[in-house]
Amino acid sequence: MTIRTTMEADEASLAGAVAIRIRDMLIAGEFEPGQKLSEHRVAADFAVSRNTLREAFRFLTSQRLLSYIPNRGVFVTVPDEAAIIDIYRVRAVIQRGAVEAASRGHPAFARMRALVEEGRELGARRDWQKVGTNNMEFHRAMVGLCDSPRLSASFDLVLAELRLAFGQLKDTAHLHEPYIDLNHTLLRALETGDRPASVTALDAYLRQSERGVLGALQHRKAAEPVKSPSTPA
Amino acid sequence: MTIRTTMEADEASLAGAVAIRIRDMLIAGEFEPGQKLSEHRVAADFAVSRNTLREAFRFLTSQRLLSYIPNRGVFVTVPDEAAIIDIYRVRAVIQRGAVEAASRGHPAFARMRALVEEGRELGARRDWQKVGTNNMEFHRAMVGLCDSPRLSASFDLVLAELRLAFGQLKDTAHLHEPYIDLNHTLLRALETGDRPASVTALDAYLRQSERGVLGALQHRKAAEPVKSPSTPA
DNA sequence: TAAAAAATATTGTTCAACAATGTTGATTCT
DNA sequence: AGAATCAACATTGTTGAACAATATTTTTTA
Repeated sequence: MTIRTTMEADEASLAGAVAIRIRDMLIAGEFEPGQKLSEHRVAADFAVSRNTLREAFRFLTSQRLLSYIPNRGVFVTVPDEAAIIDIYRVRAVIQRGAVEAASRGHPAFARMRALVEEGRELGARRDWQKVGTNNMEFHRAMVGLCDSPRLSASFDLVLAELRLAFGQLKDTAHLHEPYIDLNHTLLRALETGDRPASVTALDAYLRQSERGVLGALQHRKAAEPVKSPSTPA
Repeated sequence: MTIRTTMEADEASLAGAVAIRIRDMLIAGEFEPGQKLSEHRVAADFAVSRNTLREAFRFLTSQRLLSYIPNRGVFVTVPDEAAIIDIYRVRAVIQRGAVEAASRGHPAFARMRALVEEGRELGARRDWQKVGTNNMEFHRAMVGLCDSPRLSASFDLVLAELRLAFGQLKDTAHLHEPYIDLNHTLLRALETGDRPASVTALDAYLRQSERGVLGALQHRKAAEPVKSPSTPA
């Protein structure tokens, strides 16, 4: 009886489940950037029909994780510099909105606090993979301050895209390390209701994060030579 | 060779074309709120196969224009009060971002100016239908100040949802009339680079617009009695 | 009349087919 | 050899039929 507005791909249907599995693989970097996903092959791999797979493809295309070229097929999106810059523009706008919306004692703070704690531990254990996920979760929680399902959905979208980009990078090991402290600073500013300090902390985080991604983007895994278009994004 | 990142439903494929046609019908209010769309019937109406139609349905569901209940089918979304409030929250955040991003001599200003002019004429001719569309276009153009395809896409999404809500209302005739002047005021403030005045004008517009929609929402067309769930949004 | 059960309709998914478009490779011509 | 041509092949685009699983409606029964 659950109603699906489908911002979260519904795992109820096969197509939705497949979409989620492919999305997770994309985010985990298990495909080459720009790689073509053949309907026949992928359908066989996931043991679903082409029709069902095409529904999943359409969904992931609408999420910008896959790029679709009519009559040619579907390719793993390769976020380029412009995409990264745009994504951080979206983040700046939405997360500034979150700063504005932040109200004392908002439930999101508890979660953010917990995530900062967890982030510290993960950092101490040098589990950078999980630190990255933790970092994302922290900022997702922050957008929760807006109490807006639609803003959260939009944010999730660009975040997924960003994770796709991350999955295509190498040497992302320590990339997340500095954010543990930046997030803590940001949280403190938010909790004390200090708007200017919050904006400053947010901007610091976003600027450094964007610089990090753009820097790492230079040495990306190579895409298949000719099989995939140069800029399918 | 055109690459589809699919924020605009690609008219290239049949499914995309059908999705656009259905979306336009939804926005035009040609379906009852909450109406169930039978796969068999709609597929026959549009002369496409069920498989193709399902792709279109999935797309429109991801745009929140249709609501999907597993094993029960697809229904015309009925934006409720919470949805409207949320939509205006998104607008506030994004359009405030546009105010921040506004830079002297930005190309978007030309379009906004043209739209204000057109809006005046349409208002003089009392073509409220077109005044409504013109108003939407004005604010779309305003978001163009961000130069962010992703923000524009997110904005288009909530705008489509808002138009869906409008399509389900009656007596929306004069609803758009006051916005002609409010938009003009907003544009003047933006062009002169007066941020505070811009924010004030924006808030005035958003508040009045939201109030108007919420007010009209009270006397909505009735939805099919039991056929559709009470709150498929 | 209300509950139970059977009949019917709808969605979920697959499969096979074929047209249309793209890709590849061989052949030819310069 | 290198470029252009054209046939062979593979892939996507779309359909229609089929069948299982789930809802809905109708009929039967208590």
